[in-house]
Amino acid sequence: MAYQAAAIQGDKLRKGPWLEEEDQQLVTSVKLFGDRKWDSIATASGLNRTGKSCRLRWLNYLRPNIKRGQISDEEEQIIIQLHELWGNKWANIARRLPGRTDNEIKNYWRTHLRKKLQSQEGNFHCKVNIAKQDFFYQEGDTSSWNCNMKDYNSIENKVGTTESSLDQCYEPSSFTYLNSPYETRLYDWMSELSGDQSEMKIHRDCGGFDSCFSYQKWNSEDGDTIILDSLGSLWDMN
DNA sequence: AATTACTCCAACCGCTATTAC
DNA sequence: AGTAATAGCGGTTGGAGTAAT
Repeated sequence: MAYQAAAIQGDKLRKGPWLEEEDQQLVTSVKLFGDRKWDSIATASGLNRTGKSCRLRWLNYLRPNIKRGQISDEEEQIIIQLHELWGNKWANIARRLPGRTDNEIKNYWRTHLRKKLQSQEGNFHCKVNIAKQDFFYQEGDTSSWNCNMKDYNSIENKVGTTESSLDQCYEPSSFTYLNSPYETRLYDWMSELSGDQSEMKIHRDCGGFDSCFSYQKWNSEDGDTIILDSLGSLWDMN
């Protein structure tokens, strides 16, 4: 591997926390070579680090416009809502929060939000993980889902593989995955966007079932189904 | 004051996707 | 078209700091 080759040259490969001096070296090198070609940067900079390590340090700490400090309430809400939508797609979520890194959001989720949500989900002891997203449903739900279904594949096995059956299952009317406070909030939020709750369903054709919803009547003028691929326009700050 | 338990976060690891040749 | 190199992503870990006992 080229990364290893770069690291092997000279002394032993350095790992662990970065020194200020290393940071400065890296910043200088990125200014010189750009923030691509990390292997070359690692070699040229004289840092005894892998390109991968340099890239990570740059993205998570050194690049301009990094926002440090407490995640605001507003940011927290966005994280929660986007996590409801996309699951653990930290990089996607981070793109909607300028200055925040995927690593930071991931850590924040694990240390703050997951716990918080779990305590609020107390009476939702069963959950279905659809394409890595956690959807909770109440005990006694009239739907026939079993508690130990863990992923999309098992769901697919359960309901069969036809698209129509899947679509049907994910419609709120037939599968009440919007029961918890957060699902409710998400639902409200989606409703605001779509203006028509009854038409919301997860769309199956968006790169593996996990990245978008579709809304009929999003644009009531033509009545077509509009696919919100990752809701890109909502938070695009660029 | 010393020890243990817990929290948080930076950094690493392994894997997949994309790009270059 | 096939292969290797590189970039990117998400999960996990280790250690520093803090709280609890």
